Amino acid sequence: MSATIKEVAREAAVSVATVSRVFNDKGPVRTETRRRILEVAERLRYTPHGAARSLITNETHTVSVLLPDLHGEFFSEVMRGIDSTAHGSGYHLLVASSHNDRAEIKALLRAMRGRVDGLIVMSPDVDAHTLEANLPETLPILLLNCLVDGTSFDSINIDNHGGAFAMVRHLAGLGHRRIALIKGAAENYDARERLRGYRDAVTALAIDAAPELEIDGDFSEEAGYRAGRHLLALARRPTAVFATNDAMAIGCLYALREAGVRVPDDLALAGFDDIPIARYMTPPLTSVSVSIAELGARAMERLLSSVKARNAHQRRHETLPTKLVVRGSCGGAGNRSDGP
Amino acid sequence: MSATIKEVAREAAVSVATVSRVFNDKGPVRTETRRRILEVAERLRYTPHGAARSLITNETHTVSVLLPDLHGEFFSEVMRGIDSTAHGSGYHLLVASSHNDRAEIKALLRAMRGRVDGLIVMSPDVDAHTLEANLPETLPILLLNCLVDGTSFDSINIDNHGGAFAMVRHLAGLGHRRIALIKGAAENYDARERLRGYRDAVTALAIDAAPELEIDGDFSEEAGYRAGRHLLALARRPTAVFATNDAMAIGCLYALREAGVRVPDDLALAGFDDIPIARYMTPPLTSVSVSIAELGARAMERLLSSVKARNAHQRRHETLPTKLVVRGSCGGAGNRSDGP
DNA sequence: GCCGCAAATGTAAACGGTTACATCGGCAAT
DNA sequence: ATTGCCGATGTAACCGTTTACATTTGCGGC
Repeated sequence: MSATIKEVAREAAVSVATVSRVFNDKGPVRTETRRRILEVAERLRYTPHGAARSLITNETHTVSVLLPDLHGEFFSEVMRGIDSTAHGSGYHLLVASSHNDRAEIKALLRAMRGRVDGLIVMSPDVDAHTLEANLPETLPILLLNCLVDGTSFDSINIDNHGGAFAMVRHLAGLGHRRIALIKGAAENYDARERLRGYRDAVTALAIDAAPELEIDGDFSEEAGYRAGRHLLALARRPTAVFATNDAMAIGCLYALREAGVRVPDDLALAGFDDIPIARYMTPPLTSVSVSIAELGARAMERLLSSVKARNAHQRRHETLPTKLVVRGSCGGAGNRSDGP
Repeated sequence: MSATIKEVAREAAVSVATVSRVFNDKGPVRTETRRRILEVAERLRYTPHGAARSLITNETHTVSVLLPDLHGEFFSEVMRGIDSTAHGSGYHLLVASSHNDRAEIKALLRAMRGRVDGLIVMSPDVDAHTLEANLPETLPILLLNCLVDGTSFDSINIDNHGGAFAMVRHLAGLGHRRIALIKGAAENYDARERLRGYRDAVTALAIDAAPELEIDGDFSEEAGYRAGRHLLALARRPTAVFATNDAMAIGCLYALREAGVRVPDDLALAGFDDIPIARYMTPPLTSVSVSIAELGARAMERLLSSVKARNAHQRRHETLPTKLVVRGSCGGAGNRSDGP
């Protein structure tokens, strides 16, 4: 094992208290003493023991991120945002992906006690009740893209409904009257909201509404591919397809090319999320941009401020706006408005 | 704060030792006593305190992953692999991305003491010496895709050289004599090895070698795009381009389409890594597959076994094989051999 | 020379667990 | 009845820090 504070103290002929003071810049200590202690510490390769420290100070400088699953670019982007502000504030990151198993989630949450100062939850499948039941009530929590049933937790959501609505309006503006939607999983909150936006827009704009225009999916490329093939087989083929995330749009695009259907000439295609790779597709993908990294950064920011406030702050629900990014995949405007 | 073991003990009219025994399944305890303790614990919402526990047991059930940066699908895949075996073994994951700052890396490493049982390092920029100087010598470490200068750390690498060599051979087999390479950053170990593989193959196969065929890049889509434009302006245009990772291949593909150059008809294009999205490109990307998630899983597996062995095991260097995946982007064989 | 005060340092009690060791019954064998 | 043993439980030391409080030291003012 590494050297302990005691060994350093002994070697430097001081008490542990003084060593501790040096390492925490607390209380007065003579320059000469400080120098000697630091020198000894360096020689002994002393590093304070994290667990011991957090045991007494009751803070870990670590926050946990609970994620649904670790697929694709959306996740890596959001992590990048989270990491960047965590890192900037001297916080560490504990990641845990919940594999949707009730008991596992419970175990995970419980294991957090004494390990983290706060928690970002991005799993649509873990409900507020589970959280409350399995976590110390003093632990700051921020819900990211989760259904907020009331209530008692801070949250950040993106404007799924508004983004989807705007996209449908855009497509309708280009003349499309028959717009198919590739849905996400029914349990997924984001997916439900986007679906709601689509439906509301279809109604509001009085364009074609039909059950067969809503095609099942689950946010994976594979699902997008299947959906693409499915919609090509439709009796009355739509003139535009709105995939509720970019991964599915990409899969769908593949299916369309494979079938010799040209995008956007024969069929317009749009996505959601605006993952970094979207602009590099052929044609570049029109999408709903959500500044994923910023979303993560903002989440961490808010969480850290709750930590500082000892969780005794006013709870807030925030909705981040989305932005329509028009590229080539829908035809009409700017075929290369936002290329590399 | 949450309830402590003492409160549970008092409430259940037993000693803390007995409570501890119940929670660790150690030593004999009467069924009736166990039941009572568990009931009280549940009522008080007791959860063992992580820090306190690791302080005495000297294990944290956490391993740290040091990453270079969190961009793109490669990392999300490797993390997925790492997480899946960590999770399966009841370990938690602390992630840290090193922003290439020497002092920061040092601070990061030091902060690990008492927080983790092992470390996976994937930063090509942190050298073995830095690690040795800033970490307890008893901490198991596994180097992932790093230059292994000797020596004293376990490591896993992918067969960058072999993979690149095979790709060039494949392209040459399709008749190409003039193959451009889009390089990665000079400091990056993977990048250097892939370059070496390319050069060796070019020499071995006696095909065109020229400095202008080696184009600068940095593994980002953006760099691939620039490289694409660059190579299109070359006096003697190559007939094939080998991007040393998929992200650059995708950027390059975009540049080519933009310029009206057809792939693979006018120019063959290949990538490296075989990220999940590669097969959904148009045309599907021929690439060197490295089972990224498996790489991560294997790394965690080996690390955990070192942890179990208390780091007193034989050090090993392992090289994971790569596999050529032929899709449409190079013409010739299987235009859709591995589609969705 | 003594007092008081501030600066520098030491002492020891936490923090919340684990675990070696001690204690205490109860029961079978003698 | 005594012995020995084992299962069930309690006691207390320890893990490596931080920090409130006590103690020492040095120094200026009287």
